[in-house]
Amino acid sequence: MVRYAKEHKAETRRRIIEVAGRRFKQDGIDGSGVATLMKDAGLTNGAFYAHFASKDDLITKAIADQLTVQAENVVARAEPGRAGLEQIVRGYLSPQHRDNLGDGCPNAALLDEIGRCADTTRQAYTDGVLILIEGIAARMAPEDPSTARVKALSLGLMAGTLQLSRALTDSQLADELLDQGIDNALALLNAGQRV
Amino acid sequence: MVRYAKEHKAETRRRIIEVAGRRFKQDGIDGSGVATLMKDAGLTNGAFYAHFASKDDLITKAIADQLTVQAENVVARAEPGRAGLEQIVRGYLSPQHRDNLGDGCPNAALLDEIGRCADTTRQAYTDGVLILIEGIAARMAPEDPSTARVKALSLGLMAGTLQLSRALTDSQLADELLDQGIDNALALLNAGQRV
DNA sequence: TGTACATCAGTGAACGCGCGTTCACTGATGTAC
DNA sequence: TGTACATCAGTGAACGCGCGTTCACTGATGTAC
Repeated sequence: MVRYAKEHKAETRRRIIEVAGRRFKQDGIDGSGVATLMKDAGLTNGAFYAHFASKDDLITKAIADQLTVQAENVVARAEPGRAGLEQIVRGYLSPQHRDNLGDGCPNAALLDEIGRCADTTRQAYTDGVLILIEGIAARMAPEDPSTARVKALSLGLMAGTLQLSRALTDSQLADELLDQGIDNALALLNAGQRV
Repeated sequence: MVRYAKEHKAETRRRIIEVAGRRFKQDGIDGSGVATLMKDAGLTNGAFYAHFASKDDLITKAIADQLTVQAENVVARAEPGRAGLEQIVRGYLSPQHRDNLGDGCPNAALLDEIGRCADTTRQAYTDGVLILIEGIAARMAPEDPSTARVKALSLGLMAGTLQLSRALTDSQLADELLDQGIDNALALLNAGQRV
């Protein structure tokens, strides 16, 4: 049996997925070409199909990866319990997050485009978003995570607020909108607590 | 002075704008080509540039138009006052609206793509969305429409909920999400009333 | 240790295709007299 | 009323370009003995 440095290829694959996630969020999925993505990863276009079956395949993998990263880096690392929720909301609806597309939430950057994607991609998205939401639901109602799940999902509305804030040209209005979004999200969290 | 049937050309232009709005919402802006749009309007690609300076120009006009239509057909036609607000929310977060992209809200269908558009387009979007929001704000707090404006904008979060519902492959979860979104929106409306 | 061979990640040119855009032309509609 | 001419909305072929994808090839890395 011949053994080559398989880790090397796996590493390259990871790099492509990460670079693609960032590009997709910045320029959109339709707006990011394979050749550009590969150049970003320090490779030429030809190598792409040694790693992925098609662009659709990469899209699916990149979206799944983005949601995992979001779950691990944002949700899991926040302070434990309810305090962490407020922390997450304030970070999410911050001007920094709004103005940094590449490092930001894939939902806010890509959600309507994902809705138009192939079933396979939407399936991967659904799986990924459920993992992401699991972490939030556990903080909302540790005793009943299943009903809290839908409520947590509905906080996906935060993505809409961020998108809107990004689309507006009136920056003062865009900032006010984020503040109002924080108030709204916290109000909903507190209302949920009482139930 | 020569007078030709100018109304005819204006009519054609309107048709292109309307058809484009629908296509953009269904297939995305990047996903809709000029030739396809013109065919939808019953014309050939060559005629396009007699009506618009560029595709970007059409995008700007189509988005502005979509927001106007939304303001006139959805917001202005609802029952007067608060009752109308609830009516709007329930209609917005309905499975019918979710499953009918072409006739639906341009925010839900295009918001993240608009965020990546040229300044001119985002400016037209901002203007349009403010008109749309004006109608909502007037219902929320007729005595103080200016502060209500930001709160109304924050209801743009409904767009996020609809996007999410569209992206999920689990249709039961997608339906529950809409219901929860309605509860959230109404809770926020009632909280606003007390202020 | 050294030579011959196998593997395979990545290269780079090429493919057909649809994109946004241009332009010479057509033909219906109107004006001039 | 009829003929000559002007206008201009729309046609359809063509442009260069970047897209997703394919493939013959390179060259570094490892194995065999």
